[in-house]
Amino acid sequence: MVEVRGHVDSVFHALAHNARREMLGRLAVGDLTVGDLAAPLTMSLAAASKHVQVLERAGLVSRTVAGRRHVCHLEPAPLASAFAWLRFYERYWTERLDALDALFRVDPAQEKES
Amino acid sequence: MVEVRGHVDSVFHALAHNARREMLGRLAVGDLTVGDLAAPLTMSLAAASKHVQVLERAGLVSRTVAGRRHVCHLEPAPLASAFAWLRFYERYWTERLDALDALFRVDPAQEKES
DNA sequence: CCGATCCTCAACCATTAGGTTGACAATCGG
DNA sequence: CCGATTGTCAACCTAATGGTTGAGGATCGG
Repeated sequence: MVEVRGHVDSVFHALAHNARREMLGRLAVGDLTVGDLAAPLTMSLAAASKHVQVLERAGLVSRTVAGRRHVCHLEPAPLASAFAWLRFYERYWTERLDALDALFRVDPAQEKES
Repeated sequence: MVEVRGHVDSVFHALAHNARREMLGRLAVGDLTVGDLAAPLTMSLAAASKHVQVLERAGLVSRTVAGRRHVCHLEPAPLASAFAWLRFYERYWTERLDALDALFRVDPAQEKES
């Protein structure tokens, strides 16, 4: 857990584009070639290829060159890092929900918040 | 849950910079002014102010103008959205761990892969 | 009222992002 | 060997990022 600084950057950046998130979603179902990944997208193959490279540099996708086609495979480990980072804040949004819940359960007359 | 398309983009993009993640981390402890948030960073106040604006546009931070200072408050709800998006993939990295576990349990003599 | 403080805004700059097109390397199917 | 398929690469464009500086608007402390 050392080289996290720039790594987390690249993972979140990779997730910050709908086309790339969609790619990940389809790779979750099964391995796909670059062409397969590009097909449903409204952009050129070269553009989609760049998106795959972004995912690759973030460690979210690995590639196996099989003849003339490049088969992409989901590499979920970096997602776990991002998940872990967000997990720290889980307490804050659940607290928010708890506070909301408390508003409905607590007698307003007893309210003595800090 | 409708306007998710560009919203998730902006949240992940906001998280894709260490300075902004650090800001969120310190806001988790308590509300801070823009100057407080800028102080530990190696950049100008104006630059830090822009980062705060990015967090604000992503809905991660709200601002209360108190006199001449702008007090920032952590707004964790969008983090929950990002967390929920990642949660879908949790199954894949835990599966990976299960597969690894299986490797250690299987008799190596039965290994028949290439 | 006056100076210091807090912060935004505008202008500017360099780099990256995201997209296009065209050329080409490599492979597969005959 | 030849043509079609698959994908990258290079060049180019526009727009967005991330940073700087300088100016100035409010506001607070006397």
